[in-house]
Amino acid sequence: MDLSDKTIERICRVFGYLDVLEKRGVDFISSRDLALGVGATEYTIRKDISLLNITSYTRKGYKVEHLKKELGKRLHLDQKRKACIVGLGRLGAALLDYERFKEDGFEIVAGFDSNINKLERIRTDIEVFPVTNMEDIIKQKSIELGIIAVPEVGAQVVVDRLISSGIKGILNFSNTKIIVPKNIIYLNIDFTSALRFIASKFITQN
Amino acid sequence: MDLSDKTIERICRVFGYLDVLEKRGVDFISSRDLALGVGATEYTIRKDISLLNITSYTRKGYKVEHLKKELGKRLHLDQKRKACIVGLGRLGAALLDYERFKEDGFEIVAGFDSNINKLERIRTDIEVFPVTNMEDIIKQKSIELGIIAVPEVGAQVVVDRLISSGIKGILNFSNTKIIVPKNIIYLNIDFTSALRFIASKFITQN
DNA sequence: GGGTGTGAAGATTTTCACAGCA
DNA sequence: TGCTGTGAAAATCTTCACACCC
Repeated sequence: MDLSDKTIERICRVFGYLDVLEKRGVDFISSRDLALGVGATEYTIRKDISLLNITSYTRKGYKVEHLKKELGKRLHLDQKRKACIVGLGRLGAALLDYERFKEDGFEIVAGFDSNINKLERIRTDIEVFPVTNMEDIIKQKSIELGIIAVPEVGAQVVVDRLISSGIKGILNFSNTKIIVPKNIIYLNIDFTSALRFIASKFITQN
Repeated sequence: MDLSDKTIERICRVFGYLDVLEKRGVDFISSRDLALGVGATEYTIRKDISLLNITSYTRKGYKVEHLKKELGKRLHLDQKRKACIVGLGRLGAALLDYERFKEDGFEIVAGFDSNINKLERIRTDIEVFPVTNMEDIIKQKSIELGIIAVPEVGAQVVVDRLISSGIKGILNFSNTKIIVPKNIIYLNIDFTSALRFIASKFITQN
């Protein structure tokens, strides 16, 4: 199987939308309505799905439950994953308790910070540790995902330690580009760039 | 000028990187190093820049200060923008005080929540208001950007009110697709989809 | 020599059109 | 009839190659 990032990214959104539909009790959904729900075209959605060799053929569209299960299987979204958060400032702390993650199959099982005071003051049900213990805890709990919410300066150091602890994927909220080996999957989320993108389209477009 | 979203998005990142370089006191940067810094290729970067009719022609690459200024001018990133945050749960509250925004030219000038208790308890220097006052405040302060951090259910209502208040762009952290008129610029940031994207590449790729 | 600027070639992604199934 | 599945066409995006400039 050899999907483009674009297809993967879209399917992940489709998967999330199917989850919503399932909870709403919707049984069938057409490619057109799926497309509307995730912001794509019906052609793309159909092609994406057909690239995964999933077929439907009812007159009513795809069976929600079935499609979700199949997408989950193909994209390995059908298993729970453990994640940790490094950096427990405002943002990190907020992510620690972000309720959606658990619902969506990602369990935050540890938080790390270098500031012991912060660790003592923080109020959360998740276990928190000093960064010194990172390697041990990650291995011991078999954590696969690292979420980085430290200030710019510290990011690359954290990345290196996450990787040497055996982490498989990294979501980076710090505003620095980080360097990772090719076998580690990673993604940056950069709030400022997002706002800039929006602002830069204010006058230009339309 | 007629840039693709991809180009705009890349230039926004380049702009941010130039800002870093400028603060570090770097004078010149080549397209190759720019590309490295933002995760692109030198060809793409050169083409993006040339689409904006910015030219360099020194032997050392682009002059950091000059390029940043020109990009800023072309993409309207050279002016401060006012933003507000709707929904002051953990995430919204964290974003209220996200220090980077101000440094990067986005000033959060108001927070809104429907829960009066939350408004009273919150500790921040930013002014917070009940959502009932949204229209007035937004107009009065000429806020251009709305950042949505409410739970799924409320998102579309908030969107509609933001729009009727005259907001120009929306950054949506709630996990629902929202519907906006074509003249409103908006962007979703979906943490779960990001994690899923990463997880789905664990086994497949490499 | 060491870089940019840019048309043209190449690769990828999206759309279309229509056959095929229930 | 209504919607999927999919090759082929169209559109978009990236890379290349090389002229050009300091």
